[in-house]
Amino acid sequence: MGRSPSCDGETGVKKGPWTIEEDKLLVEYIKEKGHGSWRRLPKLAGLNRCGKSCRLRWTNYLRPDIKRGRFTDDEEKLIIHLHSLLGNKWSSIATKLPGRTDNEIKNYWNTHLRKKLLGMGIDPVTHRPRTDLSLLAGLPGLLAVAGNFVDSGAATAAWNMNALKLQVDAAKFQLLQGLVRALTTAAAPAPAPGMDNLRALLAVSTGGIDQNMLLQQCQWNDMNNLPALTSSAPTSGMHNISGMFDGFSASDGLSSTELGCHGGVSGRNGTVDPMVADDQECKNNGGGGVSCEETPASSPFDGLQSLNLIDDLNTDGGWKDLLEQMSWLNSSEL
DNA sequence: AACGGAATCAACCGCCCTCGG
DNA sequence: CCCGAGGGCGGTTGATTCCGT
Repeated sequence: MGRSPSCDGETGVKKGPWTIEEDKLLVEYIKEKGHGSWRRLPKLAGLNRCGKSCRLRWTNYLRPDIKRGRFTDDEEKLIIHLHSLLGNKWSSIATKLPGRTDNEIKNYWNTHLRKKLLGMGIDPVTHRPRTDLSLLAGLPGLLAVAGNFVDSGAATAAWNMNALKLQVDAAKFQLLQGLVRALTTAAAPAPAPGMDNLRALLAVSTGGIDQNMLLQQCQWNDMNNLPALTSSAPTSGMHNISGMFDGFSASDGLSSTELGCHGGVSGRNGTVDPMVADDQECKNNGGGGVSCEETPASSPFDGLQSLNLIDDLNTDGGWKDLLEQMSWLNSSEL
């Protein structure tokens, strides 16, 4: 079916900024006769514009009930609140702000509020605290308690050496997120003592771990509701490990979907963000026993493969080799 | 004063939905 | 029920303004 493009079949109509004279013609015509059919209006009003352009000019600028000027603090708060509930439904949001147009609200969001939220450490899409920077800050502590999973001394030393570099390296940053995620949601086939202690560590929030951010990321409601780190091999965690290695196998320029990380581009082309799916799993299962029934098709889960990978990592130097491959470490400096 | 980059926002684009013939 | 005109909507563009150097 497909509707013809805007103003097609109306060749020669003027585009671009409206002049005062055009505004006057449009306002006077609508005041006198109403807009009626927008398509016929331009001809009747003596305007060389397409009907759609007239409608936009009227609804977004010339309408007498439009409130102009700066948004008040209350309006800002209301927009942010409504956006958290409705998303980019600008017209719906606009109905709650008398005198403001959807276009004006949309522009204000994109130019001011979005940046404001980012500056406050809040993700403007999810309206949840950003997990990226705080999780990065807590990585050494997490690695330190991962016991058999990683050589904590080496990891911490590596961290100190590379912290600055990592902060500006987006691809590796995403890998870090995947690593943190895996370490905090996966159980090893035979749980390491360090993993058993993770709960205790989180409780006292040592090692620079941002406890709240970690809880946010996993959708754990409170410290008493942490998932048990048992040997029951939660498949969601295994899935994370598997997804993480999919990322490792690629060279630079890893995508967020490959890694299953928050903060990347997701949803625009209909892909499922695996991390979001996992978050949902956590939530649905009350943070307890985790199932993986809804593992996204974009990140195929191979439990056996994951187990083999973990076995490989737990052999001598496995994790160290991995980190070296990721070029985070220069082994000669350890 | 001149320039360039960033920020702003009016206007446009094109897809989608509704409704009437 | 089908089709297409009309209108609504969210995303994007680009001209203009602002601001720092």
